[in-house]
Amino acid sequence: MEYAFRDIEKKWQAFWEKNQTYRVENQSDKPKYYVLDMFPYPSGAGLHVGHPLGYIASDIFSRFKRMKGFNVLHPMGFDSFGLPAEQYAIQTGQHPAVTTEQNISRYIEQLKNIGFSFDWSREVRTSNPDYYKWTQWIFQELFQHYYDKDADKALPVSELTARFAAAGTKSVNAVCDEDVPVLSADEWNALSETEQYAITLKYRLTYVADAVVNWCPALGTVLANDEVKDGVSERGGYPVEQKLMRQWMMRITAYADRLLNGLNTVDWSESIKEQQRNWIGRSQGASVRFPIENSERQIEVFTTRVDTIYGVTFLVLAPEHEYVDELTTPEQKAAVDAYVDATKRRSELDRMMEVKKVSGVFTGSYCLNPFNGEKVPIYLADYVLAGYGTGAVMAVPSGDQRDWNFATHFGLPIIPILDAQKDIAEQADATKEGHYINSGIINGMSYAEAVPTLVNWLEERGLGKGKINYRMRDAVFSRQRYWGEPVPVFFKDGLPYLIDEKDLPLELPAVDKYLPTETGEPPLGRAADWKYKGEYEYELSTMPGWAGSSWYWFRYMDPRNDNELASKEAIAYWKSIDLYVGGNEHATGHLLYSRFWNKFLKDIGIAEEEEFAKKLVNQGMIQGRSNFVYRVKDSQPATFVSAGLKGQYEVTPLHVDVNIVEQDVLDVEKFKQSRTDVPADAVFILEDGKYVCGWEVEKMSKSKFNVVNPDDVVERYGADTLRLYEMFLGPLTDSKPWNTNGISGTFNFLRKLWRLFFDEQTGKNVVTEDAATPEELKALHKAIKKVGEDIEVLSFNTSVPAFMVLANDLTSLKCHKKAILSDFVKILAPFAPHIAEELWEVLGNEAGTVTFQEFPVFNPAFLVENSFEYPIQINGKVRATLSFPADAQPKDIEAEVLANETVQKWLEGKTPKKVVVVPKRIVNVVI
RNA sequence: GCCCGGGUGGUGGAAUGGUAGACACGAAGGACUUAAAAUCCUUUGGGCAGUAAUGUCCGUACGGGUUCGAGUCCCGUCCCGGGUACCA
Repeated sequence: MEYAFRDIEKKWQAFWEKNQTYRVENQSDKPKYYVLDMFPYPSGAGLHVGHPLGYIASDIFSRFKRMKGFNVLHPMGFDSFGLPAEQYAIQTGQHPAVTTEQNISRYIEQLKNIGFSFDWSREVRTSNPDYYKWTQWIFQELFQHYYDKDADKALPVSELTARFAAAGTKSVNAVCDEDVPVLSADEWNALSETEQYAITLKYRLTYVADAVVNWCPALGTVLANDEVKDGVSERGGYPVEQKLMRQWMMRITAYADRLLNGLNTVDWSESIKEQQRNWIGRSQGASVRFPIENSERQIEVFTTRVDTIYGVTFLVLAPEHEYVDELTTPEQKAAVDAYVDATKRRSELDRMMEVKKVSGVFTGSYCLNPFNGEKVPIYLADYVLAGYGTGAVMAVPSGDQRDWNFATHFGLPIIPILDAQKDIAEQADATKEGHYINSGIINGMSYAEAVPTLVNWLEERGLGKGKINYRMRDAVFSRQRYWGEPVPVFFKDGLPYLIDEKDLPLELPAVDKYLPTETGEPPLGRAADWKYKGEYEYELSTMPGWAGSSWYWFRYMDPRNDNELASKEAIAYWKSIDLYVGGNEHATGHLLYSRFWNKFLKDIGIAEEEEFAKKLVNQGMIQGRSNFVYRVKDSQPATFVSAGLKGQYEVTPLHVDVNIVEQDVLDVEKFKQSRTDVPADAVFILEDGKYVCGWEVEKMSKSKFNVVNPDDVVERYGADTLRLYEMFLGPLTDSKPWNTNGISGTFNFLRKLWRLFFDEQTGKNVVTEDAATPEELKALHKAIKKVGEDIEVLSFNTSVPAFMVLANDLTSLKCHKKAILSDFVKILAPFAPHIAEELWEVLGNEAGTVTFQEFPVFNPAFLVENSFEYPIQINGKVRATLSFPADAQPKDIEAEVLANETVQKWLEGKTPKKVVVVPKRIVNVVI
């Protein structure tokens, strides 16, 4: 009987579905474990072989944890709002819900084909109204909270207004807009309800603002910073321009410090944590106000090096700075106007390309150094960004290379400020070492002494203060799109109000077209008679892609709850994700927003833990491995030459579908049939009777003809082989090309395993009840140890060889003993669940129960060796091996080694300088 | 530029500071077969010497260093991949 993988896999997939094998309850005597994959966007192209990599890894881990006695939550769902469905809808007029539904069905079919142990009863889809009801609900909660800095958490707006009424706006230390009015309690209480409401809008965690956004005219939408790459949209590559628009914003900056500090508590890769730290971009420094000469006004700058203040020889403002007009003297007006104009016209791309070039213009005005009253010229330069800090910097050319370049270019003075600075004439020196010189009140001090001295001086005079700046901005939350969650807000007299909670979900209305309206409103503006309570305008933008994915792990805990996003009991039980697996392209998007929402949900008593995912693993990308044929240039009839001979011709390489190539050998007939551009009389120049293709590693994509569909692999080799092979390819976190060439190795292993149970000729079951020998137990327990340890650290690529070695060993030992094979099946079950269930049944066990067997326990007693083969090194090079009892004493070993013939030969009669004996490792004789 | 990864046979890769190349693919040779498939056996980093067993030298991007011993640790250089950028 052959290993009939197709029948076996179908049988067990049906069994699991019928018996609800992987259904999991929210209560159990067992400890819980939550393993989550980043859920996919169901694209029209279906899964390719790269997608399941992480799912296979997390599935193995889930199955392993089940066998280790955990109650494992391992769900799957779909991030089903998104642009491609909408673009398709624009082209075809088909409702995105319809295509999304079709795509999801296809995904589920493909996923079920691979034998994952998902609890499908918990599936969620972000585009379902019963799901996005809760996305909208969270939005409303954000709207009803503000961030209190003293409590260091979100508090209800009702608390804010109560405190305003009792003690005025100054009594609350909150994160808010820059332009909030300062009111006493009496002044506050004298305001109308609407006026008070308008003020609270400046405090809420989600708010409306006119924001400069990345407007993409081609897509008709606003893009997040991380959706824009090099000035064009990441999706589609369309031009993006800066535009001021009314947008919903998320006050994520309120959580900046918690987002930063939380990184120290999670087991995530250092690279992701570092990316998030950079994204948040916290810098500690001071703000300093420079009075403008002959003016009442001051220019505020932010600096991380307030200690260098006596080295300031000029100030630089962003060309967009609000004081530019005022500061420009008549003589400089023409030059300034020209510069500002040129800056406006330069695209971001130009600005990036000219990073090295110094440009700028003098305004004609001066300000005064607050410490010594020195006159400081004010320049404009486009290297200063309006959006960061205050849009103005104090320039210290002796300590900052960019300032040094600028000073040198414009002939401005460069003042040394530290005695440890060197070579100021050649370049800047940013050192903090040494003692200050030319520095007024801090002369002679060290860096550590100078900073507090200066900050105190500034604060006493109200000229500045210690300040922390963040690179991170509040997140734009509006999208001018159709296929997303409607924002549950209506407008009355120009002010936004929440719709009643009982009216949630606010469902997407029908529209005639999925395009902006003629007047430039988002597509929702097309909905007929779409008004709240029949009279109020709804918000017409929808939520961004990340809204639905920023809390979905909670919904899996209690996916059908109509009253809450998840019950308190469910959240108390599952708490947070123990292992989260996904691609690292989400490093600063999804993973940062999710942390933000989780922290907010913790503040309002829903989440149990500060961080939503304890451990995060980023699987590597599976790249494509493209194959090429080589067409001889200008050949008639068309001539293709095998890769090994292409050097003899002038050739054009052409991509060829990898699915008609095996071991880099082209199936010429299929090639002729599949390509209309290959004439029937095409000539193929072969080597050794074969047409060998060239290859290259590229992105996996249709256009490169290198996409491999997991369904095809499953059809040919089975899901278990696919699972093993994807793990066998290399470390989970590495990117690697998919190369089907090696897959027969894992397939052969499963067949070899099968032959331990069955005689393939006769089909007879050959399993015996004999007692295991020490040798067999040793082989088995080596594998148990290796596999158990490897899974814990997600080193799946090294467990597969352990299985192969065990199968090879047992084959050589002619071992068909149930006592050994039972445990083999169990340790293999997480990797290859179908064949494991089948063989488990063959061994006489109850059908479908291998899933819940205890993972075999490694017994070190079986691995004890009574002797050890010592490599004997002479000066670090192995010259012999000698066997010694395991408990041999080093001095005995040394004596015998020195007496050895080979060692004697190398000693040439000399006495060794040293003999190193490492028990059960090695012996090194140093001559 | 800066911050992370990484560079090991023809290929994917393995290796708590202790015999580099496990395991697998591919390749070559052989057995079985009328033949093929499947299976099994042998060889497979490179050079030199030897009929052979074997011996010997070189070898983990490159150059140094630490160590009895370095793919592994340290310093410097080069290359590849990812992230990020006039961030004050």
